[in-house]
Amino acid sequence: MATIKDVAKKAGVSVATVSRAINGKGYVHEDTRKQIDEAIRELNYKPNEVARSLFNKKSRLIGLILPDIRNPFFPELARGVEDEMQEHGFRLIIGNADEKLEKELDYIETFKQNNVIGLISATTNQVLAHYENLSFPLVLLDRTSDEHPSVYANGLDGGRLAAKELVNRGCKRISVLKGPVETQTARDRFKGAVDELYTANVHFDVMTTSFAFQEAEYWAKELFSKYPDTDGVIASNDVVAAAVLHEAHRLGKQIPEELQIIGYDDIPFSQFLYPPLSTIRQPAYEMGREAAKLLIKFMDGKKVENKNILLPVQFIERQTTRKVERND
Amino acid sequence: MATIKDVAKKAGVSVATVSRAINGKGYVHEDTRKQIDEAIRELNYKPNEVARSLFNKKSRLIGLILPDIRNPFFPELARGVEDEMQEHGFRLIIGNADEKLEKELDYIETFKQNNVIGLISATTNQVLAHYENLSFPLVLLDRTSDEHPSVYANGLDGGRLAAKELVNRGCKRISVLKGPVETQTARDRFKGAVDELYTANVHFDVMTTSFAFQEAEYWAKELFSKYPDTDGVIASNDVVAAAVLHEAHRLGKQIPEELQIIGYDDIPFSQFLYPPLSTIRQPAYEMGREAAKLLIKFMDGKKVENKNILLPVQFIERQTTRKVERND
DNA sequence: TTGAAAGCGGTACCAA
DNA sequence: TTGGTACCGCTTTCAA
Repeated sequence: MATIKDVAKKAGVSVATVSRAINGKGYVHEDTRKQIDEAIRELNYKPNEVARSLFNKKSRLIGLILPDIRNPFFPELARGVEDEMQEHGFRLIIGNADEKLEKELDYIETFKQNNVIGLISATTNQVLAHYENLSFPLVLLDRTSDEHPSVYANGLDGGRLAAKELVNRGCKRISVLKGPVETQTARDRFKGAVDELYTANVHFDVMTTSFAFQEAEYWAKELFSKYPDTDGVIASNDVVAAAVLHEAHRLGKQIPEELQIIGYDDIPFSQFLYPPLSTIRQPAYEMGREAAKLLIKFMDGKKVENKNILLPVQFIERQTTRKVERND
Repeated sequence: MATIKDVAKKAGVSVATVSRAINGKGYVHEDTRKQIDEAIRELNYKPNEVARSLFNKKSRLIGLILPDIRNPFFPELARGVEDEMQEHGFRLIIGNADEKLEKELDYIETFKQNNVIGLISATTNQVLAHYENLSFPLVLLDRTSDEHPSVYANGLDGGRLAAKELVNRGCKRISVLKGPVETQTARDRFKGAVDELYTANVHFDVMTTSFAFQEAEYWAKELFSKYPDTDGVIASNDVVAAAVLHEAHRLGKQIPEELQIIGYDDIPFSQFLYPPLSTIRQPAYEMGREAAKLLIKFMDGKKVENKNILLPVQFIERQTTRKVERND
């Protein structure tokens, strides 16, 4: 690999001049610049980012921590972050925390040690202590906090919406699957749903589940064993909804006649389920982009008026819910 | 952040001694070592990986390039790589090339510039030129090459197996969906299927599709419009299979009575489809782990006898294929 | 067994 | 407009 010295020598100038030329800082004579550009091209010189990073204490790297790369909701978030960052010349490095605090801490450490200039975290744990005293800005994604900027979708609305749609469609015994208790957004959804069900005075049962594939099937079986006569399920996410749907088929339930199901997230797969899954859509890609935008503002040292960006959710009507006359 | 100087001062020794102590190289008196350990603890000192990397021209970072993080097959690969690397103290950074050569090149550049010590690439493009002259070892994942070490699953077998199972189940007009032509593994699968179908003397049609979600639905519609009387589909992957299944439902086809479908990959979602998807399983997680192991061997400078690791695939019988007496 | 110092590849201050 | 040089934090040689 060619270094700045090689370039300097070839162009017949000092490294200081080359540095100035590269970074567009300070004076460089037009002719000199040409010499340098020429040398750079010939040597195929690329500045060593590590050396830069050492001096500046800043790289061009952005860290993104996801809780579970296998849940398709998160890759979608990642794509949003990535596209926005890409357009601004930043590089994204993704860490998968696997819902383990230890891995999360490892990644934070890695990011620190590699001088990332910003971090976006979408992990679910509620302990934010290890995010204090970072030397770079942080944006929380898919959850919120008073202390840190964040981008998230309206869980309260989402829960409410899910409940309302089921009630409107005549469900009398609704099962609410609550996501992991440590997750802020899961709590919001749950609260929204419960509020709505209380108001509507509809019977409901509650079960707490994880968000993960590996356990989804277990929860689905558990659900129907505990509440065999449930006629409406508000799932904690689409993965769990898919498992519930699968189990319902196995038990020979008619959907949506006997049992209606509403998922959460609207991951790409949901449209391919049978029947296609009705769900509450979180705008994952957009959330990722917004988080990236917000982080960039902070990195630029801009004043930000609204540090907590709340995005709307939306009911996606497919076929695990009955058709009704909409009147709202 | 505390630096090595701070530690040296606190421990009353020179930075050179601290460095030796940290790295366990050269002599350090037992007592001195204790002093140093104490100082490190008190200051919560962590060596600056960027500075280390600059000197050593080596980090502890491993790069992983995925073609499409949204396709659940790849996160599964990534998990395998990650787990293995984690156990060996290496850090993984994931880049999503989005099936675009430009992004792939960007990531390679980023990895180079950040001194990764090894790279695993699972991208689909067939141009390997930009992987020449890397200063660190490379392992190809989910594809193969004569020049580079690789880990992949047996596509020939996979294609053959898929065809055989459909033929055994009485399909007379099979549609073979071929993955992107530039993908080695897709070509292998295709060849395997076609070989088998020729041998069995069964009629078949061919359609080339992408692997991606966004287009899967389009291909599914296209399939049934071109070949409305097909009674067996060998899909290019599970995502496409899901779309085909969905479209088949929409058209009111009975599955598996009228139409049988076999997917490829066995992503977690496939079990939740309705009917649950019969598919050819690639051991994604294990492939990831193997690739990581192989890379580690190369990084350790070990001689490797078998540079191209071929893993077996397996028919997963679910319910998009008919039941038969197995006799093989 | 220890420490002084050079150097990894850049940047930026300051003097020329 | 340019170049010399100190320095970012660490490792390693070499001399003490």
